[in-house]
Amino acid sequence: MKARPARPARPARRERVHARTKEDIIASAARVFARDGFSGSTMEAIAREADYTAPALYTYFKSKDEIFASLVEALTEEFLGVFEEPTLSGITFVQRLELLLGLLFGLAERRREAFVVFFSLTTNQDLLPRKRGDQPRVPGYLLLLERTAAWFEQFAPKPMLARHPASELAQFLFGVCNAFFMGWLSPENEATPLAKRSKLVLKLFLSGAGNPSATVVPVGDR
Amino acid sequence: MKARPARPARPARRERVHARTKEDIIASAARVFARDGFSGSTMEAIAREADYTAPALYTYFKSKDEIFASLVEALTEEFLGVFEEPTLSGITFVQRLELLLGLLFGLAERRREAFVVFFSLTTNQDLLPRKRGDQPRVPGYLLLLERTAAWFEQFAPKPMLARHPASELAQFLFGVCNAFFMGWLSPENEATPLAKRSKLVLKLFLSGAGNPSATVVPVGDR
Amino acid sequence: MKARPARPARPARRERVHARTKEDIIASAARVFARDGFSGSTMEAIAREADYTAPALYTYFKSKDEIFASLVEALTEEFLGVFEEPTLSGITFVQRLELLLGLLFGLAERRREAFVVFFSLTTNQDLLPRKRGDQPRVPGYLLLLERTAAWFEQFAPKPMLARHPASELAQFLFGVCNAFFMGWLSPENEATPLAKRSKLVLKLFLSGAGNPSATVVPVGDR
Amino acid sequence: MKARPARPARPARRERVHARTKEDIIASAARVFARDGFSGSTMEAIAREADYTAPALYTYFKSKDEIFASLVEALTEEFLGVFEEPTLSGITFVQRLELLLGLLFGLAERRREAFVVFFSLTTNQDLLPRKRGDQPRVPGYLLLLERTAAWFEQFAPKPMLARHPASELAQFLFGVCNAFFMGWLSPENEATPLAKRSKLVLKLFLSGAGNPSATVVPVGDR
DNA sequence: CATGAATGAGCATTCATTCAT
DNA sequence: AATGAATGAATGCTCATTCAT
Repeated sequence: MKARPARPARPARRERVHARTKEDIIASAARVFARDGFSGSTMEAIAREADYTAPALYTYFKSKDEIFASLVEALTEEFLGVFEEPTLSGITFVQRLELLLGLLFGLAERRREAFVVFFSLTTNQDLLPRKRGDQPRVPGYLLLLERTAAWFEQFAPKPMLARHPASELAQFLFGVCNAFFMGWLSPENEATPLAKRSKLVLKLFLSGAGNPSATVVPVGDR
Repeated sequence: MKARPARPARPARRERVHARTKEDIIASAARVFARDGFSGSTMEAIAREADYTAPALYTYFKSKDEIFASLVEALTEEFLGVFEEPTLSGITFVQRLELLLGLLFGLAERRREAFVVFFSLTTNQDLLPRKRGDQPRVPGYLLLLERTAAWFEQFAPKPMLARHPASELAQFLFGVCNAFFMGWLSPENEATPLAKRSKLVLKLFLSGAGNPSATVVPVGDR
Repeated sequence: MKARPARPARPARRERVHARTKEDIIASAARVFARDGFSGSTMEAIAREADYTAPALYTYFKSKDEIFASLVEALTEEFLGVFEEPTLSGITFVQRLELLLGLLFGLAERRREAFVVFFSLTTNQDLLPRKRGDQPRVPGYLLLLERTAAWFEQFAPKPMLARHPASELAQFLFGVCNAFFMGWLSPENEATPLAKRSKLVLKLFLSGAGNPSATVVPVGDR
Repeated sequence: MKARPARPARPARRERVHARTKEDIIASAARVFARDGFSGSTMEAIAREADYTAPALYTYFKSKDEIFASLVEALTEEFLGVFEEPTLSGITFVQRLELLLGLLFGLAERRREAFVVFFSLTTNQDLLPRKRGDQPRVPGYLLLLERTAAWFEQFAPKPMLARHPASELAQFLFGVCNAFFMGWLSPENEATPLAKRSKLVLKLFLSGAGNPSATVVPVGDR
């Protein structure tokens, strides 16, 4: 028997394939969860979406809950990654915000279904797997909101922060994004590229719909 | 059966009681659906919330789907009702908008759980009962969006409409509202009265977070 | 509307019927468990035996485990009941033992399948529902053994106790019974009435198979 | 493929290794079957016990059933082997019985888990793999019982056989053994060497617990 | 030989719904 | 009108077994 160096590379390949399959399954799960919600999604549906049979999923995940948890974790990581871009110097806040929105919208474009899941974590608890009656966990969404608030704290110009606390700015920004995501997510608008709306969101965030009192109409607000 | 003078009033009372019970059940269902989603909600859970047993619900509704449909219908009606207020004359657009927001926020306050359900119809399909694979129905939410767009078409000042199509204004307004609803819906903020934020929403809608470049302030980011 | 005393009797009847059904199910379960063991028994098989569908069982028991636990509990109670017979005075130990065996054999006759389950608790852990790897619970069987030992302690004549500790006597008695139960339990011997063997067991317990050294053959045991 | 002188010894070694592995697996299976019963034992559990993965077992056995069958067969063979000892002449029946019990108890000591399985074949059908509803096969245990009866037929002294048919003697002997095996099998008694009880079994078998009436002792129960 | 991956069959359990009372 | 009981149709998950590597 000839001596041969141990083959440490081979198990690595196996692992890579395994990890890749897990990602595939998570991606399929994202589509199904987005379509049917957590309770509404069956292992069989997720499996079918990934071209497997239901029991095969158990080779990769311990349970339906674990699939969902993995999905949320992956999403959170990706979204938070948007904020970890190298901090450019010498650019204005508006440019920086534009950049952020670009990245965010790009991500949404690539991860369409995942996005639905993620944003659903906001309003709707059903996507969260939990024994009925349990306390809801902190949704990944809140993390994102907090991270955005921190971002504003760091980069927003003083006068803006003077008028609005960072958390409020974050909430507002999310609201505006959300509104257009929704439009984009609805089936009929599927074709419209999300990125084009980035500019619009930026403008609305900064200046609103346009204050009529600033234009002509005299307004009697107290 | 002994003869008895016809009492036309009696059946009416019965009907009233019956109708009242239906409303109770719908209200209970709203809480459960908001907490657990459509698939995640069981008839037994809805019944328990309304202090009944599951089979009792079938006296009032044909199915779980019908309960949900009734809930959506009731909500839609209530929300659309906000727009049916007598059209005051001689008030500015901003005053009118303020009025609308006031009514909307008031409704949200009263119908907290229902609100969650309603807004979830936006992003999340799980709340919609449908045989898997069916086309999703037009959610009641879209109706509301359309109605709001129509409202803008009718009342928004020309310059505003020139810059933004009515549907875009509606979407924007909803996004802003949504953002603050969400904050309000999350458990920890439960105490904050929604109405107070009405003013904030109005301001952000009209003027945004404040354009730094427009306000001449030099951006002071590192 | 004429006054009428509250009907406290009705729920009582319901409860009786309910309790009766539980007993029926436990009896059916005993047959199935005896035939196929715990893991080998399916809810569907138990249900079929009791002329129900599997989900119906969940109206009466929370789980398969609970059915089994109820069965063991009921059995233990019945068996221990044998020892609670009124203590007659003025009878010899042998008469008393004969009485005990009679009751025990009678019970075995009436509860044939349950008996198998009960005695299986001795050697075989599979009948015990437990997550694999868990510590086995104290089987009801050991309780019975202990009770029997206590009985010997109380009633056995001094010389017998001097030669054998009570626990040893109990174990011996059980062994002898067991041997004949087994024969009786095996399919081909089904017809032989167990009670007739009671006398034989008594004799073997007291005097053994007959010591050849006591008869003629000289034996060289040290 | 290059020609090579035939090495008739090699395949033999392979076979030996193969056979040895089979034995290892059967021994592991015995432990698992004893602990969890047939239905309760998974291929994975058996494999883990033998430090393999489940599919590896299929290299050695066609199925779970075959593993079990092999186990029972091996056990039966070993137990029957006890009776195949060279028939010594010139010893008394009691000596011969003592010898037999010694061998039997020694085997039980060495094959503890297997023993549980074997004796469970008596009462409990779950250890028997069979399609539900099938007729149970004749358990290996019955073979042993028959062999023992034959042994009594051959060696028991006439007066003993006159009082008890050989099959009854066999049953009685087994009962007594069983009783003390059980005590020995229960976890707390694990330390007690089984062999020491051999003498006790012998005595009880021959003379019973001691007939109070025969020993003239007046029964002193209250 | 041994293993990871994959699957068909099955199983405990849940749930919307029906029905007799 | 309301409920306990019952059930058919899932649904998450397990497991013996096969197969490519």
